[in-house]
Formats: sequence, C-alpha cells, structure tokens
Amino acid sequence: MTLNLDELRILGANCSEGIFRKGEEILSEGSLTSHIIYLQSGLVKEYMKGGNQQEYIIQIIKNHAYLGLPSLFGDRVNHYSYAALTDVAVCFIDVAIFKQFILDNGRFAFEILSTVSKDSLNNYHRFISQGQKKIYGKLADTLLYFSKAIFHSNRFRLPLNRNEISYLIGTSRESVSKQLNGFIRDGIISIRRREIIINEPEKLEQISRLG
Amino acid sequence: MTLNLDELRILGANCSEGIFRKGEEILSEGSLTSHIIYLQSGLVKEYMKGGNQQEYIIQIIKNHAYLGLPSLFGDRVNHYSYAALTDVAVCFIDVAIFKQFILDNGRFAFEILSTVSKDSLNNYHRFISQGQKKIYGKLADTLLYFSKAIFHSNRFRLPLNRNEISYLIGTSRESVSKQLNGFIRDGIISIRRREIIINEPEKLEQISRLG
DNA sequence: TTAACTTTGTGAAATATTTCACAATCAATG
DNA sequence: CATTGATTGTGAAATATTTCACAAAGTTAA
Repeated sequence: MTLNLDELRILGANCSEGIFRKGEEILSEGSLTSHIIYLQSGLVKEYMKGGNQQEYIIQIIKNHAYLGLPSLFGDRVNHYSYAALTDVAVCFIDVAIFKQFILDNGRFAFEILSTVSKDSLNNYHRFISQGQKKIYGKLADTLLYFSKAIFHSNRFRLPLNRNEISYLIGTSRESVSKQLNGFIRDGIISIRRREIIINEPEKLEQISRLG
Repeated sequence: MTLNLDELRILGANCSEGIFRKGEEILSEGSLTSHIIYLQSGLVKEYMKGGNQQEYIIQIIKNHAYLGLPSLFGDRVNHYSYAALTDVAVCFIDVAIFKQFILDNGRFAFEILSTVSKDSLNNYHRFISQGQKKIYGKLADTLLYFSKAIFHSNRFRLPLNRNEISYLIGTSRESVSKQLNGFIRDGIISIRRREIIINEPEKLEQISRLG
C-alpha cells in the first residue's frame, strides 16, 4: 500500500461498507460519480445496457479492484453499470478524497495509473482477439478467461448464463449453446449444470489460437 | 500544461525530435520502453502484428497525443506497434524523466490519468459496439469515426486501404469492398480514390445505431 | 410438491460472411 | 509512358451464424 498513516486514517473515516446480493445492481450507468467503489469480495459484471433488455458485458471483475476508474478520471459520469454475480462486499470511498490523494501522493497516483493501464491492456487484448474470431474461438477464449484469469482452475462454476455469455462475446444465446455442446461432444469440456470442467486445456488453447 | 518552469526545462533538455515518413514503423511491439513518444503532427496507426502478415488495428491516433501510455505504466514492454499513416513528427521523452514527473507532480499525474482513462472509455465503447454489429454497422461506425473523431468533416481522405479497414473491424477485405460499394449504390457516400464524401450522415448514424 | 417462471437445447430455414479466382485500376519508378 | 507491383471490385460457391419455434430441464417460492 502506498498511502501513509494519515492518509489511511482519512480513508478509513471516509469509507462506508456495502453489501449486495447476487443479481443486485451496484451502480447504474449515467449516474454522477459521487463515490468510488472498491470491491472487497465477490464477482461483478461490468456492462452497458442496450435497448430491449439486452446488454453488452465488458468484463468480469473480481475482488480487490476498483469499479469504474476510467469513468472517474475520464468523465463526470459513469459509463458502465455494475451488477453482483455473487454476493458482494464493497467499500464506498468519497470521490473528492480519492482525487486529493492522487494530487498529493505521487506513489498512489502511479499505482492507480498502473491499475488503469493494466486493465486497458487486458481488455484491449481481449476485444481485439475476439473481434477477429469465429464463435468457437471466442468461446474458447471465454472459457480460458474464466479458468485462468478469474478462477485459476480448470474446474469452476460459470457465473453467467448462456444469454450473458452471448452478451460478452457478441453472438446469440443459441450459438453459445450449440458451440458449448460441440465442445462437450468433442470431450474438450464437461458441464453439469453450471459446473465446468476443462478436460483438455491445450486443445482449448489451440482453438483459441486458430480462431 | 500542468508542468512548472523547471520541469519544462528538464523536459526540453531530455526530449529529442524525430521524423517518420508515411508507412514507416515508429515502434515495434515487444520492445522495451526506453522512451515515451509524443505525437506532434500526423496520423499513426496503433496495431498488433498477427501471424502471416496480417494485423489487428486498435485505433488511429492523431496529433497531440502520447503513444503507448498503457504499455508504459502497465508493463515493461510495448504491447503494440505504431506506424505512420502520413508523414509524422514526434518527440522522444526519456521514460525515467516522465515517470519522475508523475511521482513529483500530482497535477501532471492527474492529467495523464485522465488521458489514459478517456482513451480507455473511447476504445472500450468502440470495441463493444463493433463486437455486436454486422458489417454494415461496423463500417458505418468506422466512417463516422474518421469523420467525427479524426477529421471533423464529412469529406476526408481515407488513411487506410481496404485491407487495413478490415483489420480495424475484423472482417475480410472483400466484405469491406462490397459493403462500401453498397453504401455508394445507396447514395449514402461517394468515393473517388481514397477521397470520401459522406452525403447522408444521418443515414449512416442510423445504420450504425441499428447495427 | 406443485405451479409459475427462467434457462437451456435443437433442428430447419433464412441470412450473413468468407473464400476463391480473376479482372480491372491505380501508383510508383526507371 | 511503359512496366511492375499493389490495391480494389465482383460473382459464385462454401461456410458460418442467426432466427424462429418449440420442447425439455432447472429453479423458486408458496
């Protein structure tokens, strides 16, 4: 941590906790950013609302991360919405305090800059590689994303339904269904309800690479 | 500008100019970031090299912008390549100096953070909306992007060939060709060589919106 | 446990996109 | 200005994806 003791005390005094249940919306796009939100535990989806009750999912965020930094520093308004995929604990930090820390403490500024930058690199990379791929490539990417970036395991519980997966990779629910079952038929993965087991990660990597 | 006089003097002493001709590569991905590059004039494409001489274009960058900030703060290595689309003038700034400014000068840190954040918002938005669209939607987006974000005019010279456009939106050269000519047939745009005139911007907006 | 609702699977037809194979045009250079 | 190499256009066939219309499981709450 790059804040000094005084700063930590100030932060503690200006931070209030919040709990959200699975499915609840934490923040809605378009709202003014009065607080910055730090995700202490749980999984959150970052998304934009489209017309007719569909949405575009940007990324899944796991604990120990800030929600909406680019909106905070890039605009006066939140560009994305956030909803809890599991039960979630967050901490609301006053925006003015947070910004003052950036101005006063170079190391903190540097750290936040790093965070935003890493996030950008990761997301650009994901978007670019998905934009060029067929559905099987995109789905392979997504499964590996959950397996490697989120859960660090070949076995995990999918936090999204088929519809949401389609919002994440830009296809239709039905195509997700069919391709997922294609992977099952080929023995590459197993699914029981939402529990996923990746039997052949190498093969999935290969599909991801070849697109 | 948020640097003070001393800082500006230091910057001046540690900055060297560079000129690149149209088509030249300015920076290649994978290289260590020894200098940060400020684009003084011209247009640059930011891209990743794929296998077999194709590429993925992330965005077009115009003057008065830094190249590769996310790589600088997010990693030790450049993630993207940069090539001149027109003749280009840049300024190389020593990385150590630049980082020191961030640590020492909160307002400068804040400004750079803003820049990186705005860039993220813009690019995410572009990627998301493209990921969900058909070719005509993507192409409409691209034409509007050049018209509004880059050239501020309904009449401009395309800085990319058809292949590069396809790398930008993730389709094939032929599809770009056909769809572009579709727009011409519908009277929405006119093209002479690389000169584009958008005759019906509203219609293009509408196509972009409907996807 | 049932009833009501949400999520998922699937085949067939309708669309969209890519690929291939050339032809036509353009652009640059000696 | 002629030649060479790069860029662009295009139709037809091959693929990929979406859409529609249901059926089949799951899930939740009384």
